[in-house]
Amino acid sequence: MTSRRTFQAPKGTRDFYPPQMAARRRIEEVWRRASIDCGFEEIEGPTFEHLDLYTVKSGEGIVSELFSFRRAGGEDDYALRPEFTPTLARMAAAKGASLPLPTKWFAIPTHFRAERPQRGRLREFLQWNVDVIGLGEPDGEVEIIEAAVLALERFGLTPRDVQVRLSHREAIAALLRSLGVGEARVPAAFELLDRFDRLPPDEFARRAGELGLDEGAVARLREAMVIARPMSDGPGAIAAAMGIAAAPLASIEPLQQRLRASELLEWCTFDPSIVRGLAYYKGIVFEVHETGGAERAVAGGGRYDGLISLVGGPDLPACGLGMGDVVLSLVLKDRGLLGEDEGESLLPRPDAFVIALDPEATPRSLAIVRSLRRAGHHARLSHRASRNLGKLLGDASKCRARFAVILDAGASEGRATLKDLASGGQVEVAIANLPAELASRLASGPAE
RNA sequence: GCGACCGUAGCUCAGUUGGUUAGAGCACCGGAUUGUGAUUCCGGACGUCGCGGGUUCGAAUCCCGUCGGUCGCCCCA
Repeated sequence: MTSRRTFQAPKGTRDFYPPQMAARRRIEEVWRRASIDCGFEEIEGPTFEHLDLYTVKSGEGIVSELFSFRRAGGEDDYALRPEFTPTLARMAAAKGASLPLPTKWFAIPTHFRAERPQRGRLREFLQWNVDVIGLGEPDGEVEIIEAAVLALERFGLTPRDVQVRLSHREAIAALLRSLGVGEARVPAAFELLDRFDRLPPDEFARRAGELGLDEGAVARLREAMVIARPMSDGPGAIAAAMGIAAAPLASIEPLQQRLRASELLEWCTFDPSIVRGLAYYKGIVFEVHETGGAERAVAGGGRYDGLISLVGGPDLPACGLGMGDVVLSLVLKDRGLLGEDEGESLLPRPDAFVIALDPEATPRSLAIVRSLRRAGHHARLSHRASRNLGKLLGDASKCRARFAVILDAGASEGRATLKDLASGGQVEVAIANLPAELASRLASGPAE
């Protein structure tokens, strides 16, 4: 009995067919290589955690954004991980005093959030996490920014395509205090600033007023928030552009010096409107944005000193970054940097495509494919019934094979035709020598 | 959780004020031919018009619901 029932992938999830999977592997590979080259070590944790791990960090309000569950008959609440930082903090805490400092870890896990899908946001996604434990400001931040920039660079992006937009919560807090915001209201002011560009101007002014800012102060704050200056500008120049005294910006100077030394300045912009929503961030905060401003943030991060002790570990400074695959893919596709055809061109190319024209040669073609594979070549076989050479070569060309091995009547005498599908040239070779012939031609041929 | 727009073949779409058996191009599969990636030709599969209900003599078309997609809001770790 066959079922007529059909199934769809759950809302906000993706099916990765071979081309999409090739694009995904490409992204993961760049992330992984950039991390390793920067001295980070790969880790992974469970796909789900105790629900408490997330509520202790983010409050009960987070539960509505989670996929949480309880095993039938069980008593423990779990949640699919919506982010990696709590897992990382837990893993670091579990090592306690034995954790070498600094520790540099990265991970490329899947995450789950029970949100309404929209552009750049899905319910299941990949997020590259890069974290440094045990380094203070700004050394940890620069390690992370360097890894992020290296990856972005390897994707083919330039400082004209994307910028790391940085700010410093201490600098902004100093500004807020100078404008008349009481110390107790600074966290609330951060929340408001996080929504600066999403709120209508009069609504922003009204809420700012509730925090103790008078009309003139709101105007000065607004003026200060909308500037974005190259990070190569000194604190004095940035303060001048913001229309404020230089003193509050003193805290960004060490960061600038380190970025200059690491030759990262051209990738970085000072943007006071970057505050990040999370209450636990302190100090330097940053997001990677496409310069056109069309997409959501490609990545975000900051310092979260105190989080590891919150989950029972030692009190260690830490900072990190998360880069999601969804917005990144949009940015790369917009620029043709992820294969024009949804990843089709990123599929692995066969070294050889074996065609048996003569029915007698079919068993021999199986042995040839086996010998090529044992020699480390990516070899494929035609499973088509047709003996139409044109069609078979078309198949070879369609799967982007580099060479075709054609077996005709000569195969019984141990000979085959090796055809270079890029140049069209072909030679007759002894079947016994095929793996070696292919290897030398692949080595001498064009790189791509 | 809230709102807007959209769902016809694998893809892009057509389908008259509601009217017989829902169409085209491309793609796909099998084959023929010139045996070398092309061209041409023959043949094939292909849809419960997202799903369910309602109105009607009659629904792809109108109404309601639902599921999904897209884009916003909330949130953004």
